[in-house]
Amino acid sequence: MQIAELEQRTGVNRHTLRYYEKAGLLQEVERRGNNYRDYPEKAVERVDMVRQLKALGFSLREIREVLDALRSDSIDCEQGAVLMAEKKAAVDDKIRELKQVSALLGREQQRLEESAAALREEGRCKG
Amino acid sequence: MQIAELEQRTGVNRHTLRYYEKAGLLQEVERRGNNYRDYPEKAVERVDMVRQLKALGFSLREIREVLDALRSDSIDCEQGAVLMAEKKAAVDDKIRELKQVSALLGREQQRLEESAAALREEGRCKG
DNA sequence: GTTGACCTTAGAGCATACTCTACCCTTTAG
DNA sequence: CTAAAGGGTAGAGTATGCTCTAAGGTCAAC
Repeated sequence: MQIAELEQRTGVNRHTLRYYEKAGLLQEVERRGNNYRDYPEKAVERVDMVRQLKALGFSLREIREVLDALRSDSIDCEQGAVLMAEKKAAVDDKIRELKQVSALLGREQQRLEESAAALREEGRCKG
Repeated sequence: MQIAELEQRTGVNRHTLRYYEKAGLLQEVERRGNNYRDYPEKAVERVDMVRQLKALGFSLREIREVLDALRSDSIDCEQGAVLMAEKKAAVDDKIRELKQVSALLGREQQRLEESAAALREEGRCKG
C-alpha cells in the first residue's frame, strides 16, 4: 500500500511515518519502480504498536528495541529473551506504579465528591 | 529548605526544579529576605509525584492539572471530582494496555527462551 | 500534453522538557 | 576583607518527536 493509505488507516501523519522509518521503526518498506514506498499489510499493525507503546510512555528508542527483538531474525535468541524480560519488568513496574496512582486518584475523587455533596448548598469546596 | 537540599533529596536538577516552579508545578515556594527559595518539607513529596507521573508518560501540563485538583482549595469540588475521575479513567486504560503489552512480552520471552534452548548447540536463533 | 493528485527528498520550524551558561548577589569561614 | 560556596535571573543550547515547506518527479484522466 502507498503512504496515503497507511496514513489514513493508522491516523499517523505521512511525515511522521517517514520519520519513523528513518528512526528504524519500520524496516519492511519496499520501493516500487517509481521510488514510491510500498508498505505491507503488517505495517498497519506495526504502526499501531508504535502508537500504543508511545502512549504508554515509551521513547521511540525503546520501542525500536522491542520491535527489533520481536522481529527476532537479526538478534540472538538469548539476547532477545533477556531484552524481553527487561522490558516486561519495566512494564510490570509501570503497572504497579499506575495502580498506586489510580488508587490515589480514586480516593481523591471520592473525597471531592463527598465535599461537593456536603457543601452543595453552602458554597465553595474547602477540601 | 534551600534548593540544594531539595535537589539532593529528590535527585532532580536545580535548574529543573526552577523550571517546574515556572511551569506551575510547585506553588508553595516561599522566599527568604535574601530572595533565596525556601521549600516546605512537602515539596520533596510533590517533586517525587511529578517524577513518578512523568515516568508513566504524563506531560507536565497533565501533571499540573492533577496536582492543582489535589490541592483543591482553588478549584470547585465537583469540577475537581470530574477531573480526578477523568485522570483515573486514563490511568486505568493505561493499566489495561500495559497488561496486554506485558502478556505479549512474556509470550515472546518464552518463545525466545525455548528457541535458545532448542538451538543451544545448533547456532543462531531462527524464531 | 497539461492538470491535479499522488509521490520523493532535504531541510526548516515548533513544542516539550530539560540543561547549561553568564553574570551578579549573599552567606559563611578564615 | 576576601575567597569559596551557594543562591538568583535571563536566556541560550540540546534532545526528542513531530510537522511542515520547498522543489521537484510520477501517474491517471481529460
